[in-house]
Amino acid sequence: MKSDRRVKYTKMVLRNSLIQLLNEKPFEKITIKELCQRADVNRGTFYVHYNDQEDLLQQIQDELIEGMQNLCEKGGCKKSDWFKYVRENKDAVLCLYSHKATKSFAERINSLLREYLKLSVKDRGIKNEGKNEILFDYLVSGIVGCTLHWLTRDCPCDDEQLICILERLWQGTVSEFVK
Amino acid sequence: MKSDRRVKYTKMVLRNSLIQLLNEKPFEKITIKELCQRADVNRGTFYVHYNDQEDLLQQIQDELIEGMQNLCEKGGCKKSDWFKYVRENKDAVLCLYSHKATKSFAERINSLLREYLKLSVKDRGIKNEGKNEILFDYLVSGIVGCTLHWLTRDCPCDDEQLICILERLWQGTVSEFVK
DNA sequence: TAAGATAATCAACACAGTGTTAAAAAATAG
DNA sequence: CTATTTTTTAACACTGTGTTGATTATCTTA
Repeated sequence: MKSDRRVKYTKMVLRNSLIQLLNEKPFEKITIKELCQRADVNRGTFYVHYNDQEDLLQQIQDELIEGMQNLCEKGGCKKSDWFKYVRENKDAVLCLYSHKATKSFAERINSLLREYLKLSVKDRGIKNEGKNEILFDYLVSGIVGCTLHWLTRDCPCDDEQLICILERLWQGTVSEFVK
Repeated sequence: MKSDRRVKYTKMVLRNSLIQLLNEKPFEKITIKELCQRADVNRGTFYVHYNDQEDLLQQIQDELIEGMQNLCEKGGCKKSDWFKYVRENKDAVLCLYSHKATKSFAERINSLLREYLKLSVKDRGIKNEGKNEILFDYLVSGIVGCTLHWLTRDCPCDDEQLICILERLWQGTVSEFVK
């Protein structure tokens, strides 16, 4: 009733085509016309499901975020699951993260991590106060920056090693901060 | 011979119009037509100086980077001058940093800072080795992230305070790392 | 300040992509 | 199989693009 095979197929090929095109050229230069040609979908059909390229990208983003949130809820945010998920969706993550138009992606990831970090350190004398915000800016930016660079370089070390060194870095930062 | 007042004027109003428009809408939605209307410059004239919107943005970027490099060379990169410059060019910096198409901006800033940090710590046992790259990823991302957030929030504290806390944070990270 | 050089404007052009229609064809669910 | 839903097709007006040649305005410098 709510999911016709044809609709599923159309949305799938359009999503794949966009990600594929994003690896070839910047988002700004991707036209709806070529997107549909690549997907072998009629241009009119595109407008049935999406308003424009950005709308499509937004839906891809929403699915990714949802996947991450599910990981965080179930099993209390296992780090290894999280990095695995990110690595497996590398192309989409990199595209989305550095894309201004759908800027909310970076912000949503950042705030997910920020909340996690705040929880992690609340028993170490780091209260949720305004003057500590900059510490979290620093931690979040540092961890995300390292992760993105790791993805960009095609994951030169395995997940566990990355997690280990990141943990050492941010725990170290916090230790110094409370001195 | 190489600088006609008319050219200077045209380029100036086009630059200003772009920055102004970037504060109203995303880059992708800015047309050459409206850019020229805003600047009161004939559309044909735009094409004499630039290929497209991105070309214009690139030139704005190049000037900003050049200004930063000049600051670093003269007077050995005074931090206060640097943050002052960034703050005074806030609008352009924020636009450029989070814009993918001219993605080199973020990378150029990052590598400027990375080189500076490497120089700063070379007498502390942190060698320029591959295994230390992630430390610099972390430092650079953290410092830049804090600075951008500071700019976004309209500089809630003055330059010196920001410099002071950032210095404490990254020096702390390094101390922990060498342990 | 006058003359020649250079730059900006104007109007027109073919062309690309957009967003929307209505009717025909194809695929699906029950 | 049949009624329903989706996709395709072809056409439409519209907006922005990139380029042109002729005209007007402004600048440089002698």
